[in-house]
Amino acid sequence: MPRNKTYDNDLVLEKAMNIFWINGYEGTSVRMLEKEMGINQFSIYASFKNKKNLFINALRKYREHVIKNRFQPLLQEEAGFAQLENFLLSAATSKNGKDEKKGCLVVNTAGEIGEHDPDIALEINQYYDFIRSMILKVLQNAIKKDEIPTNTDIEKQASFFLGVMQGISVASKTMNSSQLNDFVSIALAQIE
Amino acid sequence: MPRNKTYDNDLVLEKAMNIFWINGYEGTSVRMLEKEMGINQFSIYASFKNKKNLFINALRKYREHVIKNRFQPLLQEEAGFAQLENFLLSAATSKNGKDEKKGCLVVNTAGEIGEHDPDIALEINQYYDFIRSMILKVLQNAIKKDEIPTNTDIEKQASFFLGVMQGISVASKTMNSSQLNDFVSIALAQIE
DNA sequence: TCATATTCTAAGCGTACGCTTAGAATAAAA
DNA sequence: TTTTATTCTAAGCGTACGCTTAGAATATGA
Repeated sequence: MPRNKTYDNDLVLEKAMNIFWINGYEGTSVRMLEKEMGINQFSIYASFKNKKNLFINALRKYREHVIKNRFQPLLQEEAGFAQLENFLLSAATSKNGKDEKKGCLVVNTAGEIGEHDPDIALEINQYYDFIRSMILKVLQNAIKKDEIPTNTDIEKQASFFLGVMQGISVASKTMNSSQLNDFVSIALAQIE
Repeated sequence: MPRNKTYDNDLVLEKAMNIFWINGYEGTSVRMLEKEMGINQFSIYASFKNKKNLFINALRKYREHVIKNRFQPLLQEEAGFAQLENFLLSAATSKNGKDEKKGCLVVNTAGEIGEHDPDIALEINQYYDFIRSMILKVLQNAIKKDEIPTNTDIEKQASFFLGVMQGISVASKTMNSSQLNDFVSIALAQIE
């Protein structure tokens, strides 16, 4: 009986993610969203309830995005220190790429909204739980592969590398490529 | 001839800084500002021109604030690695203190506004230029004091520790004290 | 004491915000 | 073909935004 939508939910969500990424939550108006998503306000509210819920969905979409475009090699079953090294170094040098100038959507959101909204704070925490467990797995593999010492405290190292990644997200806005590279190189060298 | 102000510019600016620190730029309305600063909108605009200019002044006030409350030991003429160590470790453990839950105003601003406003972006860059030169001086002293190897590349190390500090500012919102401590401990251990 | 430059109060300007709604359009089921 | 559930368009709701202004209040210099 029903009439069909003329747009794809997942596709317009990705557009929403991008404009939130560029402008932040408060900095993105519903008028900007309807222009960027290519649908009008009625459809936005019909499909995503309200602006905040759309933003939370955009945060989840962002996780899919970075998994696909950044973390994939690190999520391979046998990913080890070589993959971590490659990931960090390329994150540092690709700062001139289109993605990195915007920083990280999650870090930006943590800065802008932080703990003020519990639903969004939860989303942020879940994101970092995911990253942390990804790093842990990689470090476990690295020990198996003899890339790092057997007695490495991988829990502590996971905190360290997570902190470094968060640092990169800020530094990508304030440092040049060579400084970023120095930062990452030293972070990587400490473990060997 | 003129009538005098009933408030102190510097004092109300500090109040403004605090509410911007808590709520961010967009998240702080002029109505909130007049309530917190204890003066009405006319006085705000008379003394600070407009909201953005007030915010820029608040950013500068923030620098004074952290110099006084955080960086002072690091700015002593003979400050070395011991001071850096102490600073980072206390930044990691005092996360339950009143200041650290809010993160760093400059990092929050970089996330929220970033490069969108050139005037604010300039202020952010000047802040980090200042921090970087402070770290550089400390590392120079550390070599003199034989706290770190003579052949240490202090420029690279400055980028590293600046990155770590930016990481802490984000991590202070997403990690617990023990994880933060692990992060900082490893960052410090790499240089020795 | 009085004139004057400045500050204060409080009201309100125009605009943009997030969100809703009435009614026309449309695609599937009967 | 008709019915019906849903989507679409476009207009506009109430509210909060950043900012301004007219006029009363007030502290100084003459």
